[in-house]
Amino acid sequence: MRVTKEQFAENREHILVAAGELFREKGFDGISIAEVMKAAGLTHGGFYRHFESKEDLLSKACEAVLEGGAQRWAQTAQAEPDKALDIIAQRYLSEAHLESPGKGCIYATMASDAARQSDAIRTAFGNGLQAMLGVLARIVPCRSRAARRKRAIVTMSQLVGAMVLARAVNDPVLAREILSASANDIKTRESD
Amino acid sequence: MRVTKEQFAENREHILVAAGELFREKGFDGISIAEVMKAAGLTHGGFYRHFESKEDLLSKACEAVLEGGAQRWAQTAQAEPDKALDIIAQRYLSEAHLESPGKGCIYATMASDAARQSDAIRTAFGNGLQAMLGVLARIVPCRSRAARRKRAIVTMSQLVGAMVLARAVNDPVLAREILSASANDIKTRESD
DNA sequence: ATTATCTATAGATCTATAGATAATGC
DNA sequence: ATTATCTATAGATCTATAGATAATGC
Repeated sequence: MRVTKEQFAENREHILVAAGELFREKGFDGISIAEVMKAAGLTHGGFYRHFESKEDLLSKACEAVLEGGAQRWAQTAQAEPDKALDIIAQRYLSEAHLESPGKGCIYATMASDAARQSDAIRTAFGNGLQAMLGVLARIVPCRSRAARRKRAIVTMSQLVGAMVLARAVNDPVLAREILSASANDIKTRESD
Repeated sequence: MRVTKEQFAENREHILVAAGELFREKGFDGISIAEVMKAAGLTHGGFYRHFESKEDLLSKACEAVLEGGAQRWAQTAQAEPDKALDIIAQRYLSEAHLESPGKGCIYATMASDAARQSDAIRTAFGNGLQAMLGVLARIVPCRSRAARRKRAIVTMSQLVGAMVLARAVNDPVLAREILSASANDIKTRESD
């Protein structure tokens, strides 16, 4: 039953990926360790060789997701410096993102969970947010450093708020209206 | 042990108020029926004379909170038509609101919970949101009907997103920066 | 020998219900 | 007689752990 070091590391990675997706889909309390382990192809009891507790898993899974999110934005910003803001906003506010919370932005799915969690998790959310704001500040159409920082914060709030609201309502017409109004606003808003 | 009709109605109201506050603070899974009933000054077992299930309570509590929120905005809009947007934004993005999620906007605390709940609850969130967007559309500085609707959606997203992000991070400086950047943006943004 | 995984379960907690109690309201 | 509340608990679920198993890696 014992596995190689490499397999052990791979299993840990599978647990983290499964947890990252399931926590975003169902929330911290909406998913059990047994379900995460099953999704990772392992049994419940083996969990504690990998993580200290469920909260430890949440913390590590959030860190991994947060890192991935900021990196993806940074890549887009580097590859397409001029169109980056439009690309990011359109992708963020897409119907595909609306319908796949498990693979989407962790702030839109778990920020209100995070507010109730430990300092370690909230620190990770803070650091991740700073990284994403750093990317946005570079691609936002404002002149001064202060204006770019401010616009980055406003844009990030708008993206997260729009997705959170669109997902909370049952009416697909309203959901799409929220997403397109926000995307259009970010696209057409003048520099500052 | 039986109480009067009036006391029964009052008890139901106490349960709803306690639930509305506790669900916003701790999330749907973060609070038990026993805890809600204790906060309402009653025992656990009596709950089921008032509500069918925990989910039924969530639904009714959300509806009550949603109604209260829209009404409060409508009052402000009527009392101070010109300064209403500034007043609402400043109040929404205040430190007092940041620190009392249990008494605050339900979209900032429970929208990601709502996304995982029943159609009935998501319909209530949709109706409540339409009501609040209706108020915002009347007080937002835009000319055409379409522009006012769009700005209302963008403003609401910005408010909710800013509060959600500010609460998710552990760094009070960053939290305050998010709130003040958004408040300033709403206050100074030109008409459309 | 060590250790990653498995099966099994202890202990805690939570929803929902059963049955008793006692006050209301016809 | 009805019924709102209370005490008590059944049944389900979940976290964390114990002990067995079997393969790795020194």
